[in-house]
Amino acid sequence: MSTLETGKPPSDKEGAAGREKSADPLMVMSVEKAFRVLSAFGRQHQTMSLSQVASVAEMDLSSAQRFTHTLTKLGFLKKDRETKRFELSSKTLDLGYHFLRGNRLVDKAMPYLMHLSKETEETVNLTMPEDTEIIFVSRFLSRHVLNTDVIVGTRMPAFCTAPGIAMLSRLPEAEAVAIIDRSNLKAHTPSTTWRREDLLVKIRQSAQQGYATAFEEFYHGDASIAAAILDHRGRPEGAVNVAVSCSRYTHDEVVSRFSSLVIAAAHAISRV
Amino acid sequence: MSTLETGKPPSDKEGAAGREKSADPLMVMSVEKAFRVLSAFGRQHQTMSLSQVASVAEMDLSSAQRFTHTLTKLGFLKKDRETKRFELSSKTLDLGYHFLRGNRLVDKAMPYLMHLSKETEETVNLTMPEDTEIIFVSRFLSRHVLNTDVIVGTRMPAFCTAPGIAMLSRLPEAEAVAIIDRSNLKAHTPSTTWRREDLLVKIRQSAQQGYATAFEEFYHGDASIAAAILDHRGRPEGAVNVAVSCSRYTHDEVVSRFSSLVIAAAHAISRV
DNA sequence: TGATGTTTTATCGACATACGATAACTTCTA
DNA sequence: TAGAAGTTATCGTATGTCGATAAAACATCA
Repeated sequence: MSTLETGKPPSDKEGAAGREKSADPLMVMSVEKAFRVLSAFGRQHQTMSLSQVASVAEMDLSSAQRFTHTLTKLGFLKKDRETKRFELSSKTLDLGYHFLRGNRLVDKAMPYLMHLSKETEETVNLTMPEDTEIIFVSRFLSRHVLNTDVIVGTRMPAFCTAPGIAMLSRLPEAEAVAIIDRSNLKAHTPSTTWRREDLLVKIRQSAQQGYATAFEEFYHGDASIAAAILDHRGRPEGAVNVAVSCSRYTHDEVVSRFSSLVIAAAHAISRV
Repeated sequence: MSTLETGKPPSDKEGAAGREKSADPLMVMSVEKAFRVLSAFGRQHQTMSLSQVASVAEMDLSSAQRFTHTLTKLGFLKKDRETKRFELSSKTLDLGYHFLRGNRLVDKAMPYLMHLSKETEETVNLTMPEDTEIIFVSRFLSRHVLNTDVIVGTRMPAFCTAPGIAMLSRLPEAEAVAIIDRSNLKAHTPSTTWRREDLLVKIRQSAQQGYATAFEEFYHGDASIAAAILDHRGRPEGAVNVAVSCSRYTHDEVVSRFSSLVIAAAHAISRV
């Protein structure tokens, strides 16, 4: 965490108001609150009235009023004139759009992903690691299986996905173990590898093979094979994977057909 | 630059304190600044040092310091420990993800888009209107033409796209005209319909036919046909379109093959 | 290698900003 | 039609943010 923590004699008047803040003097709290409002919306709460926002985002009415007003003016929230309810607007896509369009990795991976997509005719993904999770940042759907459960921006636990294991296997083992240990390990399906020891075996094996596989470890019926993309210092910065339906391939077929392709793609992207 | 603004007061107003703000007492300016920092990043500025952020986002060093710090703590920016440069992180995808996952229209359109995609084997899109622009919110690529110029979150001018015209044609004409008039009309290609009068004709025609077409009006080689989706009050809230390569279809073929399909899809989505 | 300029990190007093209570108003409900 | 519930507007004031600047890290070059 931040290196500064010192300068404040703890015994002050500040306790009076109650809130013991993180006391980070560089932190602009209003920004945090604004995002608390925005992320209060989602599948559970597609639209909310002012007072709902206040209660879901855990702030008083006045704050909710100020922040919804601000975010509406900025275009991130839309307010229905009749129902007085708020919802996220399409402008929320802008940030992610800028990220995708500016990202080095996404950019350089694109042609290789396209090639892989045409060659395999199966679903191809680019993912990036974020602590214990992976995030889908690019996606080419197979023509047959149009799965809309996963879209760009979807997160999954690293430990039970092929891209996750592939990336973990390229970290110094201590780091990988640390991530595993702070993951919420559990069986998402009957086939999930979720025990610490088993995961370590899987990671070591993946390190050796250069690819990782996952068979119905998160979604029923899904098989996936992945290889990690390394940055200039050799650290994993992403993964490319091919996802297919279990019913159409055995484990061995997946490996024999796709392993060298995903490895080659990941390798090529790594050294562009 | 997006057109939404609080309406900048032309305050050449002096300024002991300088900033004569929009004087909206409910506006939390810190939030606006935070987004100014975030949207300073993009294709031009993939990574920036602190002082670059300050200059691009037009704020003093201290502010840049506070906001980059805040945004980094919140996870939206990443800082490279050695180069000390900032870049957007994959967390920026979260907001848009919540929008997509929570949005009624996107949700109900999905099965129809998938169906259309399989039936046509061409690229299918769902777009939403935002003032003078359209935004791509869902996208199924044709297996042959993997165009990565357009991704979810991409914006285009409404006036020179099929979805844009289709939606404009469902507005009361006065409103459509107002939008046209505040658009930045210009020829993006030699084929762009960009003159006010011609656009009005096109809009009226689209209103009659129930669909709109665009042939190389924005991208060279692109043909597109679209129909608007109406909300419960009959106002356009989106559009579905099929995009193909000009080289493979004549205008008439596009119309004869796809017009009834996109109209049917849009119609079905409208009344779910 | 040390001198000099540049960028980043840390600190702090001052005061404008955002806070939050509440009043005024509007919309539902019974 | 009264009364509740929710939304919008107002306002004095404590707080949190501002922005100048000091200290430290880093880069450049004689």
